[in-house]
Amino acid sequence: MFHSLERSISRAVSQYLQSKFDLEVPVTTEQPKQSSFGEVALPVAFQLARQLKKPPVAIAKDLADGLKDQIEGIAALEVASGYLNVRFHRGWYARRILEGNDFDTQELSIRKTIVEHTNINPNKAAHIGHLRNAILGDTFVRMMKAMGTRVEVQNYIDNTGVQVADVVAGFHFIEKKTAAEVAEIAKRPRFDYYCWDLYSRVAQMEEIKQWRGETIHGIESGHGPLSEMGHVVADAIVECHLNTMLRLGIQYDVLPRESEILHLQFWASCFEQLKERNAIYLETEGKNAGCWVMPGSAFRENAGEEDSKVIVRSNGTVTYVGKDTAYQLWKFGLLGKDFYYRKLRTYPNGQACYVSQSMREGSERAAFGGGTSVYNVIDSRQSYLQDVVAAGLRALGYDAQAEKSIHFSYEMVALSPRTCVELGIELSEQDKAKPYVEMSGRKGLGVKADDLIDQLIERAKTEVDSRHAEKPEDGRRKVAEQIAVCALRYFLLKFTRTSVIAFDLQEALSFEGETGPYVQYAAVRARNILRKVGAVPDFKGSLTEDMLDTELQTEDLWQLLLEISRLESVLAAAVTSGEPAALARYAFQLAQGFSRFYHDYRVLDEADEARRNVLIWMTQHFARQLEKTLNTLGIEVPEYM
RNA sequence: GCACCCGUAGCUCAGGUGGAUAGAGCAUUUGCCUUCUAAGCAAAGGGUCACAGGUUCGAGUCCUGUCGGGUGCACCA
Repeated sequence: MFHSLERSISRAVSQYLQSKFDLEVPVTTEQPKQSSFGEVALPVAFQLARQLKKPPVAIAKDLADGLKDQIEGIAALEVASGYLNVRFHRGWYARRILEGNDFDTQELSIRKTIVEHTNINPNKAAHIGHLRNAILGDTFVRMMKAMGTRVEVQNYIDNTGVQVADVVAGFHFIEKKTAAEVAEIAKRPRFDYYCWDLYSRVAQMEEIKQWRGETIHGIESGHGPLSEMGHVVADAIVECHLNTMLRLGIQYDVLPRESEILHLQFWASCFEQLKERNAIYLETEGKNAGCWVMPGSAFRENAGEEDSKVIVRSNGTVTYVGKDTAYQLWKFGLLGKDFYYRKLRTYPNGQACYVSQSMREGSERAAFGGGTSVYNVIDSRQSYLQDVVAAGLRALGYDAQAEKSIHFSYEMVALSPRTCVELGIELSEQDKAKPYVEMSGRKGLGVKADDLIDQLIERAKTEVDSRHAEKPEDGRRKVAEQIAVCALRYFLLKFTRTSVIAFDLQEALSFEGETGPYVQYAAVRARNILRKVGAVPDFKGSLTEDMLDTELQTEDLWQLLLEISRLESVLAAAVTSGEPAALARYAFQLAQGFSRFYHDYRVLDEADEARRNVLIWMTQHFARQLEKTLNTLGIEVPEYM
């Protein structure tokens, strides 16, 4: 509601300026510093002061007089130190919300937006850095869907890369296992943990350099024991990752795999296009002799020869950038090729998740890719590579798509020194001096996602048990899980994308203050009130505009209603700026507002009927809007807390 | 060396396209459970928005420079 009224105000002002002064100026609105100034403030008079050669106060006065009674829902226009302050008609505003006219109708778009996120190398367990990626991506997807956008979620599986090769080399050269034996091990629980340890062991060995080449070659060839083992490892780890993510409510539509990019000649096709357009050339001298490279000038200003990026190695294999360029082309429907698909799993909510495959046999009808815009959720350390990929698109003449291929970047998750100590991680003198310590899969240094989730559940379970011993065990378990997921998602969402998270276990495990559970708690309390009220009457008949107006003269109530009605506005801004943290913060503010309300007003004990109805209605409206906000953040509201 | 990100309260962080007296949480101190659940509420202290210039009627926000910290700049991804 706030969103639409705010816009109608700025439209009215804009029209007035046009008709009276023949001026076309963007009219911005803002929230006044103090609520006593009203609901919306317009600093437009300051901008116009010079043009109109009049003091701001005079201009604002003119606007206030000229627009008096011209905008529906506005009770007063006031001038204060040059600002034009707007006061809403409280009863009108509330009544509009009550009637359900408070949303801007959004048509489901025909254009498809593709979001690629998670993208964990399928060679070890997921850690909290991966969680930031997946939770950011998943939440952004939910936000866009809430706005009516059609979204397809992809999780790219690099099943033929160096990281998988290293683990395969570990099984083959160190543990002397066959593919069949590895398949047996993979059936055990937490195979991803096993590989986590194996990977860090292998990665730190001297011999890995020799082993790696042989293994990659075997994997890329697509046949033979090493290739077979590569599939066994990668497929099993992908299952682990999907399970981990599902615990957090994160699901995917399709998993395009690198093995198919290679075997279905996606790269070959892309390679031809790049050569035709002279986007890459065969280097004949220098350190890159024998490689196909993209000149540095394509993606970097004042680049020299040394900035060129190798796309095809001298041994003929393709680098990640090359494969990713082919993948990007496919995402936009520009490759003229498609994968075959099979259903990998069906989620409990009925959604299917497909995975690519290279053969027609056994494939199922499914259509993916061909998006109009693409978001790649990838951490900021890879921005250089993303620039190269975008340059590849431009070099092929796809400037429009390069524009629409957005690197949805975020800073890394590192570990706080305190947490390193708690986890028994030994730090070098150099690391001790740092504000945070970067995680490293190679060193096996990090907090595993499932471990953290388990810890959060245990902690939540203890709290739930102490408060609700009378409830059945499985119910308490479920509540604890919901709280844990909420705490984790909120923790990783409350930081803006540009902020490095120095992960601190104690902070992450906290359920008080600015945390997810605090927000959930407010929602649960609201529900409790509504439950005790019983059948909530339809207030459309019983709450008139006048009654609402009278009750909402109480400032706290009015401020709470205003805050609740900002959801659409906040959501739109958060999607535009690509910042899920903005929505998370809003959820917290809403909860804060309600907690105060809960403390200050006794809804059930209210003697005055009109007031009681308003309080119940406010509670109901709050519950609805907060739940909508939480759902968009991927958070559920427990039965009790 | 070049590129990107960060620098705001003791700590962790917010501060839409510049606007009125810079905000939260944690921590500290102090109140509030006979109450719709205290995972809560209320109050207090705590600031040269790294620094210096510039643009502007107006700068935490934009520009330039300096100083700190981080991350990239592979025939790894």
